[in-house]
Amino acid sequence: MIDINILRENPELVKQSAENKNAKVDIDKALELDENRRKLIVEVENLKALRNKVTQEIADAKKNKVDAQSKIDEMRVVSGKIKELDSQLAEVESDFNGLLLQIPNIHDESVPVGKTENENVITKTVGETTSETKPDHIEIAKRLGILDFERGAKVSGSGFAFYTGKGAALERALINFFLDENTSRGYYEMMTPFMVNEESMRGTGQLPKMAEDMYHMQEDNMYMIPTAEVPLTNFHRDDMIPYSELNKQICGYSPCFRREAGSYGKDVRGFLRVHQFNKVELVKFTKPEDSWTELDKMVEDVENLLSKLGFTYRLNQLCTGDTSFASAKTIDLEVWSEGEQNWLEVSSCSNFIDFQARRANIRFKRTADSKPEFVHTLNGSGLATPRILVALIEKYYDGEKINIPECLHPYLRFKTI
RNA sequence: GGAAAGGUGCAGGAGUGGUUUAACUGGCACGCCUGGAAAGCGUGUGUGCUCGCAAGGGUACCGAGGGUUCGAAUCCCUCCCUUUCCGCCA
Repeated sequence: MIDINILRENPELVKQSAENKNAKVDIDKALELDENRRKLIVEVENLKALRNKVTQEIADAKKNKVDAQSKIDEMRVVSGKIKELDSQLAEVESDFNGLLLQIPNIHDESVPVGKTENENVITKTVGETTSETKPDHIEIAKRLGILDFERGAKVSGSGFAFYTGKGAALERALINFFLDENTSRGYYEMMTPFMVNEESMRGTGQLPKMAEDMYHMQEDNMYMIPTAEVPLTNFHRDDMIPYSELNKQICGYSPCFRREAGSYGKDVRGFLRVHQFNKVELVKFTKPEDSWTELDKMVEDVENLLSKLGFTYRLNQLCTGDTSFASAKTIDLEVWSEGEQNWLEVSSCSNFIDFQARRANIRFKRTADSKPEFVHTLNGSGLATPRILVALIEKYYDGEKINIPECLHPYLRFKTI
């Protein structure tokens, strides 16, 4: 949710930003509702002040055994009016809030303006791409017996897979490697619930927009998490984080569940898009003045993982049109897939500034008696395993076996598959 | 799934229709006292919205939402959550 004051003082900025992000939302209507809302508040609160005053007079009169009937009659009318105005106000307020929730975050000035992913900007490339054609991960995985898509489909449905034998061990090793690296760089590890309630989904912005993309259990009105970002960020929902704990960085492993409704046709083969995958998520809660340097540091943390795994990778600065609803700026990290002869997105690092914090009500105070302020939140994948596994299988396959990169050796009882 | 108890401010905890502007205790902050400290004494102590240049004012908030009433933490209804016991179960 954006700051109402920005909306009031600089509606043009909000409009321009929404347009740059390809969002359609009626800013003028929101302003009009806001004005209407404030008028009603003034009116109804004046009446409430009157009622409180006279109510006290009635109490005093009764105590002194003085007749107060005329005042009671008078207040009966006032109370009726209050009730009427309150319900009007509730309606205006709910319309206003509904509209406010649809306004996307204002993108940072540094984000290139563009409609589609074609206008994204590659800001850094590390390593060399290859042109030698290699078998793709599906082929290799089948040969070596480390992934089973057919049985995944039988047991669950398309978009689910079994990791088998050394494949399962490799997956486990990746997760542990990511967690150990990140915790050694100052992230505090957590294991979270994998199902969350509605308020949490609203807090991080999955609801109401992404409802279609999530697995929902109607019986209990709970959602399977699409990313650990949800529980990790909501950990501090409605909290006042002690100033001494900022900037706070946490990480957590979770499986991620995504319906991927309507995403057929692009990057869907094998492991490139699945309904359930494993990921280690990085989340930061920072002081507002630090969030941009913390974003750079987060990207470096992810680069560290990719470097240790020996990948060719690049940084992709998303343009406004490709930047998500809640994000002010997003940098994707992509690895080179030798089998696909293409770049695969493996991480997305975003600064949400105060947008999520405002929704989820996550604040801090600089001193005991200073005003509460919203923290800034950031998150990024560090890392999601499926595409890492794809790139790894392809890169380290020598035609016969996969030679496990050294950084994973401590986590495995074998060095080849 | 069955039963019971409970949900009040920073924490503990009182409070069953009108001096509750939420008692009291503790915590914390500031001040007094002191050579310094402790003890003691005094003062203060939340959040949202809103009006105001500001100082400051108004209003709402006792798990959530409704209702009754001139007036609700308090009475009524619905829901949520926590704890304990029983049942079932990894």
